[in-house]
Amino acid sequence: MAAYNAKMTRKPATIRTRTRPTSNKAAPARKRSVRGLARSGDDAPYHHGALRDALLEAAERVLERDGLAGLTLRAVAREAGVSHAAPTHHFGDLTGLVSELAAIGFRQFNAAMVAAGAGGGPSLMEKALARARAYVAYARAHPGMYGLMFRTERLDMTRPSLCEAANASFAGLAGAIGASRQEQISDKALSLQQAADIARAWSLVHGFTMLLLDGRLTDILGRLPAGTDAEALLDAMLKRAVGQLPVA
Amino acid sequence: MAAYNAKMTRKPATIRTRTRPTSNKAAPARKRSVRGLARSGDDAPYHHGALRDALLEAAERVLERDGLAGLTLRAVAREAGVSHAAPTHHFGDLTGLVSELAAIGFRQFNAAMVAAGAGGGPSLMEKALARARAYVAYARAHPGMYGLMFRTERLDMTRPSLCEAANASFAGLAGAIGASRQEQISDKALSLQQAADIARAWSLVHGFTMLLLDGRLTDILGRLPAGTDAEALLDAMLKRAVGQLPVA
DNA sequence: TCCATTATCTTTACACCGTCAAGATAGGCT
DNA sequence: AGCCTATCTTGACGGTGTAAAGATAATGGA
Repeated sequence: MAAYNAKMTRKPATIRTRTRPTSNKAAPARKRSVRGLARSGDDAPYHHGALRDALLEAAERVLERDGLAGLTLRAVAREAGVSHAAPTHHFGDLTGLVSELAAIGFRQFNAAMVAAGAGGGPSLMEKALARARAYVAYARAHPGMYGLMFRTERLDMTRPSLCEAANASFAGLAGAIGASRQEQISDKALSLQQAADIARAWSLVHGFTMLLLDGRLTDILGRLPAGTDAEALLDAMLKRAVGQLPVA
Repeated sequence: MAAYNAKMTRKPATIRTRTRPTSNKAAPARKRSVRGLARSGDDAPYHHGALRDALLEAAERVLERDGLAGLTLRAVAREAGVSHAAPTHHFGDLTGLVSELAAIGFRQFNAAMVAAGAGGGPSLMEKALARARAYVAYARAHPGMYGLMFRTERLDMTRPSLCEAANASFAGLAGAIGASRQEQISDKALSLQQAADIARAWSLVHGFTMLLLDGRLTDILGRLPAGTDAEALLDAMLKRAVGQLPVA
């Protein structure tokens, strides 16, 4: 949408005066207010200044607007107002950009979880339930992001930022399970019972989330008594699942 | 014969590690023996005769060989030995082909489940556990197919064949849950408890499957006591989950 | 029997995609 | 001042889905 694109439509292409090629008449979403580095004018300098962050913000916008299928390298570049090859220098790859975006998602996700755990309730079990509710709530609020975070084929898990954020998420889950059993979860070894409890909690809430986001639960939800929605179903499910746990 | 294909295959392919892993080098498996309509010779007649089925078989082969990312309309046409636009007439769309393939997957999946339920064990609970094990085993044996079946964004759930096969799968699950509770599951209405039990079982096993296929459980599996693998973890998880159910 | 119609398959073309290579520009350094 | 490097643009290539038009076989009616 920006200057480079407008230049495609006009033939001469001899003008290299990048400093002021167009008046940027419509200026749809150019923003460019990210850092103090931005020029006083509203034009598009050759060097962006904070393109990396701008690209990530643009990617998040594209993801929320057009979904996972629309999250394209070129679409992100278009949204950020730069050329289609600009992201390459900062992320190397589509996988790179997408992985950094997923890392951001994991950090948001983790923040939502610890907030829910902090304000959950007096008992450890209530805190765990609050975390589970926050888990599903985040995924419903950001379905594209959640799908991205758990769509491994599009991610590069060896990226430090992503790996760290995802591990933090897992550590939070394991810690919450351990706390609800009043045990300490070791970083090194796990008993089969501990592992089974962690995997059970995660599988339950992740599976519910995926089925819900993929529309696989509409049949069930449609046959429920009136007034009960997905949240009520989740609550009933969780209460059923924690029924036999030792502590309450 | 297949001039369009010979034209495509001539390429050095020095880089390109991603799109073409290993195949398409010797004898693209022309087969062409499907019906008596095939010519006596091994050449390629203009009219295939049974292209629809051949395309579905080719698609399944491509999916198992190259995964979901390689399941491309053109790749399927290549594998079947026809032009890239041939599938359009039979499936209309990539979504159409993929949906028909997913329907086949659901039918295989359902067959595996009823077989597991039939030979599961004497008690209803053991039958249900056998079904759960068969569920995960199918997904591990056909990860691409399972991913396709639950990747709603690539499917058209309004297709009768797919919708029917997916509904049969759900009905089998609901019936098994109902049987283990010695209740009858109605087609029309569900109590919150019934719905919660169905959603819980499905979420648990689907979530475990997805996490396992996406490599999200490797951390847990790596910290398990020696000799315990994913199946042992699943078993421990299931035993934990059914601990509080009324009937055994 | 023969021809017209229809279904099937191929060819061609277009827009979009990711990625690479080469050129242009700006900021920073000595 | 002059070079250097990072950043961004341009252009190209092969890949993809899909639509339109052409080619070919099968079918059905005279």
